[in-house]
Amino acid sequence: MRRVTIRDVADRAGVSLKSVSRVVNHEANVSAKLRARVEAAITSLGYVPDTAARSLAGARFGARSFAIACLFDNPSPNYTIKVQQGVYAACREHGYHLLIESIDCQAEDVEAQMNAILQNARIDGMILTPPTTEHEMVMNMLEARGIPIVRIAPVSFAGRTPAVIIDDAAAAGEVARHFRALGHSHFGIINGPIEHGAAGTRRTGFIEALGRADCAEATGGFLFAGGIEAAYKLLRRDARPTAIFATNDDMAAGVYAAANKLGLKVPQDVSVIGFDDSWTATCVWPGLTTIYQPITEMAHEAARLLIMRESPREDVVMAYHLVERASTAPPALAARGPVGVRTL
Amino acid sequence: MRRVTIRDVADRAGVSLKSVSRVVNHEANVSAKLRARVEAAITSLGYVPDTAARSLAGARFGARSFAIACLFDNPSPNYTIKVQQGVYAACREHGYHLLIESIDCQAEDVEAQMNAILQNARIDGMILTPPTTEHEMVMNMLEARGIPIVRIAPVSFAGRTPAVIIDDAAAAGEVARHFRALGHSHFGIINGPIEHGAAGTRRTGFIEALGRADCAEATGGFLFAGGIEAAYKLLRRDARPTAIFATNDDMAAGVYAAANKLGLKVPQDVSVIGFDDSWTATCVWPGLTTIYQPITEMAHEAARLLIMRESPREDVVMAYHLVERASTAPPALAARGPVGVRTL
DNA sequence: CTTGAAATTGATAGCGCTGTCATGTTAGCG
DNA sequence: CGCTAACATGACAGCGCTATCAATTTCAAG
Repeated sequence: MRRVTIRDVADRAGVSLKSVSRVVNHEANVSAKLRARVEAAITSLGYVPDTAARSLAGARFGARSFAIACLFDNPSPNYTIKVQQGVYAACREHGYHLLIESIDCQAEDVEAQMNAILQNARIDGMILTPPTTEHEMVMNMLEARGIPIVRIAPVSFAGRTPAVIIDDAAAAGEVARHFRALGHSHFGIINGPIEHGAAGTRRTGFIEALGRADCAEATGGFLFAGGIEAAYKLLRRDARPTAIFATNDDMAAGVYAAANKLGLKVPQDVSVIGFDDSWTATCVWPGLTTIYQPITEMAHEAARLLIMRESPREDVVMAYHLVERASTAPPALAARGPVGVRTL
Repeated sequence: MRRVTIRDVADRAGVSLKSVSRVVNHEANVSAKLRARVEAAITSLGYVPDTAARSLAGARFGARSFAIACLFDNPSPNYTIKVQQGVYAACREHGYHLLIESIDCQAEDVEAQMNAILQNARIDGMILTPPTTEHEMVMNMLEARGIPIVRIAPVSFAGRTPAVIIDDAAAAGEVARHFRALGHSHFGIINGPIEHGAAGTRRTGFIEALGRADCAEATGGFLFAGGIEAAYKLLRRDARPTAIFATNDDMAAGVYAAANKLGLKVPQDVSVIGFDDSWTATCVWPGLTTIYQPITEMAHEAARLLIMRESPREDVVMAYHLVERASTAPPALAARGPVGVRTL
């Protein structure tokens, strides 16, 4: 079973190779008659252009390879999968393929890692996900090779590449207002790692919206285990917070675990709000109130921009919203106090 | 900045194109002297072979494209990510790229979906993950196009393709023995979907190892939500099981949620064992006793087989083990009975 | 009808690489 | 020292496609 080539189509349609090529590539100046004839031949033969030949032939002129790559350095399966789903959907819609690459941004040899990835990668563009979005050398290298970039939720280097974002600060502010509306006045926040751009934005947004209210801070690295540790610190303070904003859902799950160990109940003793509305949020008990972030849609849009070769000068801003589940309630009337010491 | 081609290397080394090609491809019959010269030229020029040209040139002979694809139809992020990590690591080790594809096995148009994927995919092989492993048409189409396959944890069509597996039945048996060793005598199992091969294997292994003991069954579709439903059914029976085997961790998390709602405590009122040792297992409270499955290693091995073009006739069997955490304990001495009706 | 410009189509030359096959080169052996 | 076999190297065609540029057709205006 030989491969159907452009020549077969040309023969069948009784036209030249170049005419078929024109039809396939939707070039201008092709008569309707010829187009129809070629398209019929293509269909009847089941012709599909060969990607390798296409990129080879166009090598000089920067031909498309019909594949884009997505770069990760993210420990969170939930986030990663959502991004992949969105990017993959866009790829399928446009006949593209999706390559997955990942690096360790913390390592010394980021340059070598990127070289290994880019060596013979024929890709039409690369989507950067946090925290690779904040790494300048990655962008430098991509730009040097003329590979278009779209960043998802970047914080630094604003405007340097097209980007798809949500307003993290505003979302965090909404968390703060939700807590206050419930009557809370003692707050805690569990921050992500500083190098992760959005971590800082969420923190600022939350604290500013809190105004002068008391807010204890701890850091959890965006990881479940880190969330437990951080929650311990917060929940054992003398002035125990009754409302904790975990800046992602995984860490919020950590708050549950810590609360459990300390004999505290969610939401009676402590209200928790997460961020992401990931799979975790519905898989914990009680269901986690959290900020829904349209990760899949953001990723889809990022891929679409790359594939359509659009590069909007303004960031594409997408909508978030607060999802209320069962992890938030008014503060208990009972006297609060440090736990694990004299209570319960 | 022009691309460094094989011609540049040949000129620099003062040899023919073909000689460079020989060195690059590690072909036999190349003198050490020539090889050294060529390698020096390659290094100094920073030459990297062009993938597109390579596959084009070898098109007739089934040249390599230096990329493999991994096919998913799996709702579980935890599983998917682990597989990807393993496959990706193997790819990086060998200078390969990883393509991600996914289909909906339940849909009518699997053939069309696969066609869309395979259209112009230049891949050296495809890794099938459950449940795509059980879909005969997928294998047919791949084989028709001469694309090598390796399956991860297949159940049907044994021996048809190289495969990397664990002994699911034996693992499930170990779960049963663990429960019995703790003194349990009333069991429950939450099964995965039948089309998911391993679901059946785990069930059989568990029930057989239980011998004549009482075992209630329910189905949870390998999903958290399904696990809750199934656990409800099991825990509200008159003869409430004190030990439940959830055939994956997500459903085990569902058991926790159901138990919580019914006012039952894990492990005091009900012991739970999961399967996978996924991220979930350490993220629930109390920590979930589960079967560790070396998913990442299995995926790594599958990718290695594909890349090295090995096709062992025997399945590659990898080791599992039971990880004991805090979700298992001897059955409570207190009288059992249906819950939500007259107890607690 | 011409005529020239615009629109349409085709012939050809590579893109960078690898397989075939032909041409050296060396070693082995009588 | 000659002759063959085995090894080492090179010349060249062509993989499937696209860009260039030349050839042809079309069509409105004169």
